[in-house]
Amino acid sequence: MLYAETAALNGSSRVIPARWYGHPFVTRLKSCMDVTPGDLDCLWRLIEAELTVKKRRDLVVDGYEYRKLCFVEDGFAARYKLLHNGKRQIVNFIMPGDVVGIPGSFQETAPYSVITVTDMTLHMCPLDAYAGLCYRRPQFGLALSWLALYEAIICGEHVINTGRRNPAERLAHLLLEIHSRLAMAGRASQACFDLPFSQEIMSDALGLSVPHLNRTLARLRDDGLIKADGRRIEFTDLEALEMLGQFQPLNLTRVPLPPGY
Amino acid sequence: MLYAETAALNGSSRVIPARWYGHPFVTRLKSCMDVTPGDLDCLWRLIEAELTVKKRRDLVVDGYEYRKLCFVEDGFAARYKLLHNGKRQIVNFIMPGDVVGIPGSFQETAPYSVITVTDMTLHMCPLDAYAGLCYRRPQFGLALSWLALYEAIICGEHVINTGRRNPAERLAHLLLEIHSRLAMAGRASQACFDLPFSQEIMSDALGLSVPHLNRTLARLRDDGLIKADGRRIEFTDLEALEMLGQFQPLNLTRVPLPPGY
DNA sequence: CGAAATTTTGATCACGTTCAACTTCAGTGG
DNA sequence: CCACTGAAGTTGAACGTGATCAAAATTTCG
Repeated sequence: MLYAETAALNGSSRVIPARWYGHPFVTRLKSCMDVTPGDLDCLWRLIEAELTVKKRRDLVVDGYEYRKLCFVEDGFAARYKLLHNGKRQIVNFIMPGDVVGIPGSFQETAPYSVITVTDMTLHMCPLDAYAGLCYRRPQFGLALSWLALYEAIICGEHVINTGRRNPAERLAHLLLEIHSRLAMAGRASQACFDLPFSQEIMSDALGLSVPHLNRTLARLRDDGLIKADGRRIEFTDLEALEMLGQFQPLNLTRVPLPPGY
Repeated sequence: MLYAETAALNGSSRVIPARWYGHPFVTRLKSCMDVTPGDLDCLWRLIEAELTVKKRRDLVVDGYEYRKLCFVEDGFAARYKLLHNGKRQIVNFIMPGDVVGIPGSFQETAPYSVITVTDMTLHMCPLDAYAGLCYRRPQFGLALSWLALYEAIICGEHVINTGRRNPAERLAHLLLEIHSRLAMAGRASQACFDLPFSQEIMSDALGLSVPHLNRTLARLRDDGLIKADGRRIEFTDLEALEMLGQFQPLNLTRVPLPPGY
């Protein structure tokens, strides 16, 4: 964790802040399981520090060990790999409610890097502490499974995107995916959201060159599917866009309750 | 589960077969956590049926609900999506020790399909029963997280493959990945393994056309990196292959023990 | 305001697709 | 045992998409 401003939370200041209950990660948890106030207390007690990281800083560096889970409160990051031909592939974006450290913290050495795309605030928890919680409250183990499955599903979609969709289809699908994830975290309206990504970022996520992404973006604009001026994206023909990208919203089940409940 | 021969395991025949202890899924579990005989007993008791499925049969059909975990004992399958332009993208392969139902069984409707590539035998367990086990023995919840993370990591590699690697690099990487996964399940030797996939399957996994995959395969052969006659693959220059594919073996940590152990 | 990053546009080129034909191989029945 | 069939592998030629390179226009930010 380089270049980060860390506010260590020592024992005496362990009052649960009201903000925690509205934390996008907490919202995320609630969307997949029943969360009691006791659960939230326990989780909060694991939080070691609150971080504020500036734009364009490395959160995870290829090859480094890093055994933490960081719950993102705000901001965007990208998990990527740099190849020795100089190209970069962004595997996934990390948004409010996501966890930095899935899957990196579970590998002996992270085979990729994570970089912030905007300023980011996150709450850090040691992986071992979280695992300990899983033994005391097994629903957290299942919740972790759900988070990991979510990651796997999203990555699977990106495989389909880069493998077999043409540029326009890819872009449509990615925009819809980002929108639906942001909406889940309460960061998007019906057909509109802020996307603080440069075209270089988008092209590295889609496996395209910057000029071609630019032209593809222009085509979607000209065809009246989206409006994109600056960082704001608006879907002007949602149906056509979903058709083009063959987009199906993510539909994870909820974590089963313990038997007898 | 269509076209499957099912051997239901009724209550009276619930003797744990010796075969279970050598089941590739059990091996897999042992590789990521400490497994007691009691754990194996509990898990076995969840097994509802043993299935034998013929080659080229659908295990999961796009859009269908399917709430089981199937532990693969033998055979290969592919998880894929069919696009409306007629193309197919294989997202991941399913091999001995893997679980059919990750991630499909956790979604309301599976947005992709799974098809067997060879005859396959598997042991089926209802998802709810497994979740129940997670509440009694939390290490199984963590184990599920590990399996899901594994899936996410592999999919991430496939994103990088299809997104930014050229055909030769992709093929090299995929072959090394398959080899290392088979080796983990005891199905491969140092530099040699059986790969019962047609070139169509391989090309749909790599996002290439069949002719081009064929030429790429020929190039690796001509360059002395591999031998590939029929279904047998042999690495004749492992180092060069790893260099070409920029392959790093998967290195998941082990599941932490409960505090105090 | 100046410098740097980002977006946009254009021209050229190469890689990989497409389509088609042909070969080889595996399995089946006569 | 061989002829037949269909699937899989192989090869070639033409085409098109998207990369590459370069430069201009625009925006962002110190």
